[in-house]
Amino acid sequence: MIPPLMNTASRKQREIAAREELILDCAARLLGEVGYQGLSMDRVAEAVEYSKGTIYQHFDCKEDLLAGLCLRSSQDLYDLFSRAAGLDLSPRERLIAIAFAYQLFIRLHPLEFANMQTLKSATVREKTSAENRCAMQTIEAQVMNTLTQVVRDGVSSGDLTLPQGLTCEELIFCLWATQYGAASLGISGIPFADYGVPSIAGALQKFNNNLLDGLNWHPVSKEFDYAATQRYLEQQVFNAELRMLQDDAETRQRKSS
Amino acid sequence: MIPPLMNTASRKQREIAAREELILDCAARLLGEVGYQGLSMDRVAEAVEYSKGTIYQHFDCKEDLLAGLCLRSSQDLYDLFSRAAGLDLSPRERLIAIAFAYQLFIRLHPLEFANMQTLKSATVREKTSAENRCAMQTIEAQVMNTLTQVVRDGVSSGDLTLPQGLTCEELIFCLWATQYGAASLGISGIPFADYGVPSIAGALQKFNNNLLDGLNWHPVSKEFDYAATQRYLEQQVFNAELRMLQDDAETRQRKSS
DNA sequence: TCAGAATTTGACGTATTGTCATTTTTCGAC
DNA sequence: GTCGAAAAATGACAATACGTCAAATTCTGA
Repeated sequence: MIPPLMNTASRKQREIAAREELILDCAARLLGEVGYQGLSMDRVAEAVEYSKGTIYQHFDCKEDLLAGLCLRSSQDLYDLFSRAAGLDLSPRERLIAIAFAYQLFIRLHPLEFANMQTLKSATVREKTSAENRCAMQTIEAQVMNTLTQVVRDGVSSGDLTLPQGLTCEELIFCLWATQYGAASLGISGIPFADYGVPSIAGALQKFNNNLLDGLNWHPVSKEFDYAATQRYLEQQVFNAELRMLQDDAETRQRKSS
Repeated sequence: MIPPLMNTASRKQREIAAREELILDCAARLLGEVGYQGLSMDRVAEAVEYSKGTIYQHFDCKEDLLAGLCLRSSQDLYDLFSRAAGLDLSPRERLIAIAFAYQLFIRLHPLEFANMQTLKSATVREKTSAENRCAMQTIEAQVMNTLTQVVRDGVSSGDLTLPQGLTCEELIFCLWATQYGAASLGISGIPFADYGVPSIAGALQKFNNNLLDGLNWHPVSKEFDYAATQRYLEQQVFNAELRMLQDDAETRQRKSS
């Protein structure tokens, strides 16, 4: 039998973990309701119905709490990436699936994405706990690894021959940068729709296809119907997420009317 | 003769404009010294040797002051872009020059770039004055226009045939996103050097070249020595800026030792 | 039931933003 | 040069938020 000491200890641990989740849940909800400026530790304490001191036992400072949110979001993102990378498709299709998952995540969790951006700024980052930073790095390494593997698969299957001098990692970095940059610019307030870019996701899709064709990553789009891949992703793989997106949009519309 | 009333009025205006510059200068310096967190309006007031109330006559709130900094940086960036776009080179070379200028700017003014990112977050942006927002939009439109024009030149000169469905604006947006995203990821603290990307600028150069070759933008790199273009940019066009960068690095090294 | 440990609490010290009544300076007319 | 009004500068003050810590409360094992 498990000794009673250990039993209570583990119960305590579970309670603490549960409350940490509760705090993060409330913080996430508040972030949506009152925005980044309006989010205060007092408000969080009130929302979770614990005192501020208790919150501070879980998180060293406000930045650390935000970093906790960021960490959870990153984990969610990684899970989406993993699903995309693990699909039974050609490497090039899987890369497209990952890009799709990324843009989907950003549309599903715009606040978290904005939060992640703020959190990554140097001044905030250096105030977060070493624990959080470490966990974050682990996820980042996993993401980088998952992404790079898809390109490696493309190379080893013979679908892709990397141009002289360009490594897998560099290619992935630049692809990542494109997706990330596009999303960042998308929420930056610059009215790109007025400047001839009606749909960022659409522009990215076309760009990616042309880029991969340009690298001669087989099957190239003349030989394969990548629009069908998009449909497959939308209607089968990420159908649930897209539905949530629609529901959210409807709820918001109903609220505002 | 100019009537005395107008004389004093314009002098006042000049004084006010000069002090606004002074405030921005001090704020920029403080931002470098004490960081974003440590920057307070009291400190700025102390640095410019005026009272806080006077600062608030120039800027509605702290965010507005930061937006002022952001605006100045954007103007500097636009000036660099204009220089690059106005060079007597082929369209493809000019595009490379612009990308070079962008990465150069970010290395020259990392704090301003980080600041610009923070400022673009929705919560901060909506607190800035309408005046600042409008000025910002003007610059953004100018940048977009300058960039798009280079692609249009490529098309009209026959060097580039856009693939079916992809517009100039969408292509520029994606290129911009790549540069912006790469810079953002670069300052995000993710140790890409450990993940096989030793030099972000280097990765971008190779990526851009391959991308433009893939789009069959003439002259393609087999027909033209783009490394020579890079050298030309480094040694002739942006030599002064690169020197400043080196000087900065030396100063920093001397400080820390 | 109880003593001691662990946990929770919220009032408090410090810092920061933004305001506004008061003081100081400037300006033009006489 | 002097005066009164207008413009500008000042800094004390209210409001708010972060993070701390001594006191209060709860829990635990005997």
